[in-house]
Amino acid sequence: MSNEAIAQQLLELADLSDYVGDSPYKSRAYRQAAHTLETLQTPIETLAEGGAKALEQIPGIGTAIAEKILAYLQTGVIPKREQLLQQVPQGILEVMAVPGIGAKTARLLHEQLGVSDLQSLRQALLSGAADHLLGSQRRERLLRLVELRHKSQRRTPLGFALPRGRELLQAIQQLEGVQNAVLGGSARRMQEDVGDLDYLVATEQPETTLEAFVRLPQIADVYAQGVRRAQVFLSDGLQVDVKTVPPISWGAGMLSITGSKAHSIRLRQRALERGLKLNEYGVWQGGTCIASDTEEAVYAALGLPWIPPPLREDTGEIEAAEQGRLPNLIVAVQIRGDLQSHSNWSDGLNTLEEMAQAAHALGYEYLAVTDHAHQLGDANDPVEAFAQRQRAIEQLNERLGGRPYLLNAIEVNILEDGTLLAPEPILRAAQLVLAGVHDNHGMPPEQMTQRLLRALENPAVDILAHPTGRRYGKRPPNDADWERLFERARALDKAVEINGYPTRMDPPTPIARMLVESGAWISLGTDAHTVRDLQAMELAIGLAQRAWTTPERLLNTRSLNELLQWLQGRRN
DNA sequence: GCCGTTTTCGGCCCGACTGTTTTCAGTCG
Repeated sequence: MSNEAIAQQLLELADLSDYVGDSPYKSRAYRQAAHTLETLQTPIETLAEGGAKALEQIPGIGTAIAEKILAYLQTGVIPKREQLLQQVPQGILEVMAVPGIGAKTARLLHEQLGVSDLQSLRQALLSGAADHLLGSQRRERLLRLVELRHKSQRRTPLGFALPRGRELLQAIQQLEGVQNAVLGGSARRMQEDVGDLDYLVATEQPETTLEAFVRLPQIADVYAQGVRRAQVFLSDGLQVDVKTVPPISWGAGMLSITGSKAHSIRLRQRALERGLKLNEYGVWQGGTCIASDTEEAVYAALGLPWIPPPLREDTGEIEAAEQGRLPNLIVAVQIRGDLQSHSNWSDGLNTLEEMAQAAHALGYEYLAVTDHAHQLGDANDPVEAFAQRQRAIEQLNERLGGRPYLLNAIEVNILEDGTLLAPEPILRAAQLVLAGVHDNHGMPPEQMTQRLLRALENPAVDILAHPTGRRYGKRPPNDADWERLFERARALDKAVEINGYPTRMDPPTPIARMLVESGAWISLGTDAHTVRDLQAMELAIGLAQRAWTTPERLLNTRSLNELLQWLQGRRN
């Protein structure tokens, strides 16, 4: 899918456009189009088949951007971006990526001091050459940020950001004057990865509270601190923003801190259309505040029902809310079991019993133990090892009274040609078979599609696991014709997994949403390799919510009997 | 550069923080 690549190019084009001094509305249009592309379910290639006219149907994309998209698809570049790159210093985009350096400052630094990249920026700051341009305070600030910026370029996967965010939240809740505090931003929206941590604090003494906040031991550097907001960095470069509101403005503040930006802008425009104004303190009619204390009240003042945070991306949720067709999203209490986990029979660290007890503690009816078929036991005789594991599972189920019931399941590798890396006897005997790609990633899309289709069509397979194979920091999602694959899964009455393992979070939101729209069965799995990993169900649920998943087609909401029937149906 | 049951031209979300600005530009989220 080129959507991501084109979005990236448009974002760079926006920076370049700002640098050369084009209208700020132009760069805003580029950025908006980039965001639209990132959240679009359909591959842009598909839409581009209808030519420029089809692309112009997408909101925020007009004749000029449509043309740029087509040019990119044909040549791999956007001519306008190439042209601007010729006109600007080579490393200017990385200079503009330093917090506090925008287009104007970057240009000033280049024209006066020849700053053209991070290296020369650091030089200019260290040598004192920039002092007369920036003043000494700004110089100090930028110097620190140039270093920090290096550490924090990457976004943090939600699974790592959430525990850290909650830990810091506890510290914030203890601060003087804090009446209420929440972790908002992309973390509250359960986005697969987050760029920073955003907090909202309700307090009557914002300055006192912020003063205490910036002195927390976790805070390495203060970027900005005022009477209502503070912006700081942790020692590893992770950015943290804290916004305060008076307690009466809690709801409006929550909306503001949660975003997304696109969702917020739509709400503010909606307020304007109704002769109102929305800001982080409330909904205003003239000088009068007509709603502010809860999110529900603020949405209601705008004529909308409350919208769950994972949906707040301006990808149709406002229209759905308006028409009373918001999805009835799944919630944690509806989840009756985890459909992917590993024990020490393959590469997991815990025993079957430990996994079972942990699943019981989570209130599950069942747990699918999906040890890798080719890694069972010492892998010399996987069929025998599988038989042994089966006996162990049966005994455990008997001893624990089926609370939870362990499914004698298996995960098998999908080989390059779409066949499965598992002996027939195991495929026949397993109660549940997950198939997933574990090597030869990055095949051309059509080949990958054929590979996955063949696996899906194998009668032994019940669930297609972690469909795109993405791993944070390791490899991007594989490309394939997901629409076709999910449609096939639906026709075959099979399931596709939404995987909550912190470094997987697979498939990414836009593809997960295609999955939901396809009507295929969906299966949530943590891919747990330790008892602790079972906690990742929260992440899987969050991703499923972002994809608009309702309980009806979610396997994990089925009772054990229903699940076994579903599996048995295919085996007969 | 996009967009339009008020407009095909003239708008485009809103507020906070920094610095040296004595009234505001630049930057950010």
